[in-house]
Amino acid sequence: MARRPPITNRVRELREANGQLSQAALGEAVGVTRQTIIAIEQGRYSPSLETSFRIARRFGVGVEDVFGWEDE
Amino acid sequence: MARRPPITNRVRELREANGQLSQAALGEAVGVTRQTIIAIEQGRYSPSLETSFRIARRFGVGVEDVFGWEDE
DNA sequence: AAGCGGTGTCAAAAATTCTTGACATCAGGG
DNA sequence: CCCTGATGTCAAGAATTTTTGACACCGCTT
Repeated sequence: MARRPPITNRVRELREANGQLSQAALGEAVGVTRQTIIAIEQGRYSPSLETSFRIARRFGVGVEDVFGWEDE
Repeated sequence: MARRPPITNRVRELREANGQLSQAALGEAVGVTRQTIIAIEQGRYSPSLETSFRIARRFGVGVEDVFGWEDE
């Protein structure tokens, strides 16, 4: 699990759709730092399921509406 | 994130429903160890999203069919 | 020109997830 | 009985995620 994980995400998309929510604001809303949001948006690593749930719920959607699985 | 996370899981349930798949066999199927499966079943920590996806897909279901969010 | 919010990067450290190996228990079969 | 498979525990370490703090760049406004 050191590679870029086979996971896609639409965080940026959702963030922009949601009233220009900044990375910092989203981070604060879900309890992680700005840098964590950046890393997730860039797909640098696979977040914890907990962080994933918090982000999804912040946008009022399901986990798989935010993160996708690239079948490998 | 050191506490028991607000996440429920039905891994054991799915495992038993699926032809008596052992913890070891599930671990091998998704690329983690037996101890990791045990810890996840017991809710000791929040798995990575990647591991969550692999487990869900092994059972042919979505992430939220395996893991649930306890609204806090 | 100076200030501001937003995004990005980097590096080191803290925290968490996952592995390895060992040992224990229990149920079932031979 | 003894063996085996399945589950569980523990502890130490490896690997990964997340934090902290710093600095840079851009576009915008004043």
